[in-house]
Amino acid sequence: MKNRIYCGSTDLSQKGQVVLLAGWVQRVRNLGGLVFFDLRDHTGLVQVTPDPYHEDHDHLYETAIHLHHEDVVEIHGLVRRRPQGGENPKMATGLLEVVATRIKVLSRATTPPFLPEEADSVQEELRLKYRVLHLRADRMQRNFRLRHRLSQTVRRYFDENGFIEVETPFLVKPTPEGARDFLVPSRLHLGRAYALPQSPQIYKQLLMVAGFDRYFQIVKCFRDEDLRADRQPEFTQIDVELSFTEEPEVQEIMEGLMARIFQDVKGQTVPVPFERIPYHDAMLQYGSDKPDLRIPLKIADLSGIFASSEFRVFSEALAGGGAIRALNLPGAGGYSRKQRDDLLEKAKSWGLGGLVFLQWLPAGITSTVAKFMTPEQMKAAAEIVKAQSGDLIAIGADRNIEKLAVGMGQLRLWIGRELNLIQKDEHRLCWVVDFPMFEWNAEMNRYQAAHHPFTSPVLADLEAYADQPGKIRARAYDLVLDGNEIAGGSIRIHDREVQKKIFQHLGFTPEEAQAKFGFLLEALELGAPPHGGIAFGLDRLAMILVGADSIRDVIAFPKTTAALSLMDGSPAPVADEQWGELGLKRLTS
RNA sequence: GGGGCUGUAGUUCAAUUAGGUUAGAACGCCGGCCUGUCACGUCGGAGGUUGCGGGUUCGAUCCCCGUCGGUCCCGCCA
Repeated sequence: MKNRIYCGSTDLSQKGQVVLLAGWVQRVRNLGGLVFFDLRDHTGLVQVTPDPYHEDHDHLYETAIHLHHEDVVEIHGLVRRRPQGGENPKMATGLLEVVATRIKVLSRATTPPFLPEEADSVQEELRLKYRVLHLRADRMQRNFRLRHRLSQTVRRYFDENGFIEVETPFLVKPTPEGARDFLVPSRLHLGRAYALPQSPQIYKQLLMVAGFDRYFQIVKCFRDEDLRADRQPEFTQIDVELSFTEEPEVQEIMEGLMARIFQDVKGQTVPVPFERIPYHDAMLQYGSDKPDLRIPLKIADLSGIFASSEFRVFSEALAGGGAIRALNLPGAGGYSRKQRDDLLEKAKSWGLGGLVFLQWLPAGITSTVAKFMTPEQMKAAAEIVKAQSGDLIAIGADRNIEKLAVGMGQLRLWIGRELNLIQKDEHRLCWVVDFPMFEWNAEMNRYQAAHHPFTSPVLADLEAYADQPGKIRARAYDLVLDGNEIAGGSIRIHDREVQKKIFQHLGFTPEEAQAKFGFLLEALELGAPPHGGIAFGLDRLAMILVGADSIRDVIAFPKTTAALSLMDGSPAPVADEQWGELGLKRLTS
């Protein structure tokens, strides 16, 4: 529509001018003989009223009073300053109004199940069914416009740094490792299937071998796993790979990207470089491999202080090879018995056996288990968790170190929320490095790649711990923003011999490896440059940047936690005929 | 696969310690009145298979079982 201006861009500088507007009717106020309505587009609202002196006023008035919520209209009118006393300071365009000389209804709306401006208080089920109405809401419009800016910033940044965007296939070879694949049965080759890619991992490595040197792609990925607030079966990655590189270069480029993103999208300056935290330190101090550094608390180890404790919970934890760890709750010294009991219940749900509390009251440090502790021990504990008068110290103990770490990590997050220790609009980034290469999978009775099987191990570790794979470190790194893993990457294996050893540790025979990943292995023998890269979860990043609680708020047409699309009804039943064409037969439902 | 929360008018919610007349309110919707409203006001009206199925009971929105949907978490997500 030529010469159309946006509702939110109307301005007193246009006073006296005739403008053309188009949008949705938000609200009609019919005073009888006088009628106002608010016209909305994605930029905002402006008040419109029919021109009382227009030759066709009666008709204009009739049209206006019969407008409904969400009707789509086109308005010709004169911008004018509102009469004295008629201004609305709550409205961005509240000083002016548009006196309509023409109101054209472009499309009538039936009564909507909910109004866009109220969508945030409506059940998710309805919002997903009538997604267009929710997306019309101001907050969602802003979310998607921010996401757009984010994508553009990413493209610009990588382009400026010599990266090129190359598309990789969506119909790929199914991979046995990792997440469950979405399968696409082949019609031309019955009994065979493509998979939708979990990520373009192998393909981007092939691009490195192909000499593309610096690659990136903003690309959909698919994983058939259960959903979460921050997980959808289809999601978008910013996928990046570089040749002739090592960790510091990859990390530096990504730090530059994050700084640019925060500058462009939020107008915030992010200090670089980011802290590098070894995996084991992260687990010890934060109880997580994705620490939220906005919470100014670290988990302290009290095993030394209570090494000779006669308190059974402590002595048994230590005797069993475990540990005693503690967190300070600033200002919570006055917690009532009930508050402490409630916290204890939560601790159990986090996998902790329990918690022991030390209360630092004005009179001194006390505890319900004080008889098992010396005053010196309590004082030392308080010191090591950096407690002061008025604080509460929560101590956990377990013979299982991992369980204890994770439980204390949950406690730390809870404290951060409960005691409001996180500043609004504060963001903290860090790298977590030195991940273990392998994780033991008890179910399958073998080691699994913690990152993926093409991640380079620390070569010295590979030699030194040939018989203790659990100790081998990976050259992998995760980028963590406010307690969310927003990117993960690694330096890859470019040497076929190293790759063979890794497959051995994973329990693959050479034949299996060849069958699964032969095309990559062969390419690696055709002259593979050292290379490495990273992949960002774009949706998750967008979610954090817009301050949303769910990834659904930055995905236009998301699925429910049952992986259904309530809007279009997918997945949908398929006729037997169509299954048959794929060589498939329906068994149930 | 497991656990928590949840489903009542178009929407958001209510419905009295173990259940009891005609399931209420606000917003929205329909109609009347109203010339400066902006959450317009005001008067009136319509609108309900209490998600669905079963059970207990003289009687179920309420209790029990099952089921479907939504949501959050654990497992899972190389």
